[in-house]
Amino acid sequence: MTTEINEREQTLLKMLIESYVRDGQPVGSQKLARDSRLNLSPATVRNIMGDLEALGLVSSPHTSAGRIPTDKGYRLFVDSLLTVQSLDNDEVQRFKQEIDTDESVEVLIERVSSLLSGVTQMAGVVVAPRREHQVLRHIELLPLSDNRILVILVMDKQEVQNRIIRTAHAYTPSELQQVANYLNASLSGADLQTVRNRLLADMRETRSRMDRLMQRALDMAESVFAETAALDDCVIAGQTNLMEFSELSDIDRLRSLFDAFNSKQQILHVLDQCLGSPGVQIFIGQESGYEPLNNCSLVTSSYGVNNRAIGVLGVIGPTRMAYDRVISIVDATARLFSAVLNQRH
Amino acid sequence: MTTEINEREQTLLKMLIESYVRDGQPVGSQKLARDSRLNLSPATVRNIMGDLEALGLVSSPHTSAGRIPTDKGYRLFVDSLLTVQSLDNDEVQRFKQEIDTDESVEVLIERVSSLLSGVTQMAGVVVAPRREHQVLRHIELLPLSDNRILVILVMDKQEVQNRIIRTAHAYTPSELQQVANYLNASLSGADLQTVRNRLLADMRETRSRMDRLMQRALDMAESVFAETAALDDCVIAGQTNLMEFSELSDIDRLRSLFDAFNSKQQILHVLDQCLGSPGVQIFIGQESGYEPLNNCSLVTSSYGVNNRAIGVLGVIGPTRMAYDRVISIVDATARLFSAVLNQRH
DNA sequence: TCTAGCACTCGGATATCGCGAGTGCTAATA
DNA sequence: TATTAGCACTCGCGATATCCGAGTGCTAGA
Repeated sequence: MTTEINEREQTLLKMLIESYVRDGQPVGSQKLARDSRLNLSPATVRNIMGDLEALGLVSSPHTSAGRIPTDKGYRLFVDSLLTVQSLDNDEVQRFKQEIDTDESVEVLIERVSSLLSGVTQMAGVVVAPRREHQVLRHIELLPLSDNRILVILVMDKQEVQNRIIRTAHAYTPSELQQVANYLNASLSGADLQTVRNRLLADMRETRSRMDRLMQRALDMAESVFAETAALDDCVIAGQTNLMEFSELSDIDRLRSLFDAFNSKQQILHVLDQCLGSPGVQIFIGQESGYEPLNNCSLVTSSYGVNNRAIGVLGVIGPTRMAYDRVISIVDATARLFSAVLNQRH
Repeated sequence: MTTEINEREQTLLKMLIESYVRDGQPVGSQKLARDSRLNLSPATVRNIMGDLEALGLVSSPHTSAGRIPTDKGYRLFVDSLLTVQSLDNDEVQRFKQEIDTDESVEVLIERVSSLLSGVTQMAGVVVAPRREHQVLRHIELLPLSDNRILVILVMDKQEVQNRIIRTAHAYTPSELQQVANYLNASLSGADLQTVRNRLLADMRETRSRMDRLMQRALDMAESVFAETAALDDCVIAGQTNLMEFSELSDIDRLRSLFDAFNSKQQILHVLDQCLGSPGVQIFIGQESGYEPLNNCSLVTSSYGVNNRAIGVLGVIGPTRMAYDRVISIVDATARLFSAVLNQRH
């Protein structure tokens, strides 16, 4: 059931939210009547407010204060009242400069995160690219002592991963070389997801042919890529910006929020939901379903390579935020970041 | 000039601090007279307090409140009044269990940091081991495309570092193998500090002999180890614990403290000062010389391998903390951590 | 359907008061 | 001389009272 409201009500709700976002003060009927160009008396506005309150779009903190938007009010506003101003070109250029460096992806993520926080004065967050979507370019195996093998996965241009695995069998260097050659031939160029699938298929197929070395090679590979599914990490910048907002300033709320940031788990979970859908997504207040984020909104967008989403970035701030601005900032940043990643292949 | 105070004054100052640390309330003459077993009247205690205040060891927040310790008071307390109770053996065992796992050093550092914060209910901090002191075990060189070479430094058992360098000259795989062999022969087993020194010496010496390949090898190695001096990092856990303390609860102070934690630079600088001296070190309030740490104390100890300090760990909390307990905790933790690192070689 | 008018409500700012804990000083005491 | 009892004084804190103004809901009239 969509809550239908007429044009005049829309105008007023919009003005109310814009005013409240600007000043942080509950908005009274008088002010609203004056500011809107509708030539309505305060009394009329009051009536309308009464209706909006009945619909759950606004509420008043107490009897003799003005109205403030509810989560539902913000939702309606964001969905159908908002006029997103696209970003100033100069500003986009500034962002681009900030982001477009040839540092490692990790550093880049930090940059993007603090760009978001810096420019919005709220908390910026970037979920690291899902490992599964990274392309494997090269595998190298080095023997260490005690049946331990150092596995080096060369991924993207700037990206290298090491893993140390233990094997039951002690390989000779030349055996290892053979194994590496085989794995390189059959796996390089694929993303980790594919790699794992292909491995499983190979294992089933080879099992019958009983080539002992191959068998072992696959076992080993399996144990390497098993841990590939490791949880993604996310980088949050500018947490302390949130201390400025009076609506979050009670110490307990703030603490639970910061604890949430530190553990990251739940945050990640919320953000993961955005990975599927394209474009900017918004969670308002309780919508995230995660208690410490009450009174907070999340504006996110996924970013990716080759039109495939591999991560999510966005901004966390109080529900009372300038959605138009934030949306365009998040959108632009996601596009820029995707572009930078793309151009690295 | 040391501020000399007589035994009775010492007793009272000690009691005052212990009481204040416990309750967080300014301590009045009456309470102090009653609690101390000195059989003094409140009036006498007041006189003594007057003296201590004149010496700058205590102060009163306002006329009609009791006294609280000053930084200088805490300092005297810590230096000569404190009786450090050594840690309960059970507790030490618990710590040991927490720490003594065979995870990577990075994870270990996280563990130690949150152990410290968890057990003290303040912020725990661990400065990562200085890279220079790690021992190099093995070097491997892998050619990538475009004159880029992947350098793999196998350090400690669990520790591997990668670096990608660009070279002017394109090496053939066999040349690279040769270079690697040479570097392994001459460098492995030394710590990075030594490695760098040895490299410089070699370069000077070889320059005359003009072996082109060697020359290039050394150039390359030089460019690898140049960046070794990279800034150390530190891990801070349990920041949010500090939100509980009323003396830090004004939002601006808290914010500047958290900002300090995030940038880490200054914190690191303060902590680095502890690297030199052995045993537990303490900075009280302003002593750190770093503004956001006013009202905070730092209790640290260095840890190391083979009796050589390679890092610092400790606790950050309000000046009003239970120094005796914290000192023994930090001390024990540093010893345990050193032991764990040692046993890994 | 809108608006003017009006009584009412409530939060926030400000002022006042009393209490109690604690001080500093002085004079008496051991 | 060092300690103590006594006393006047100070000050922060919490409770209470008061006022003001912004804003509301309702009703009746345009």
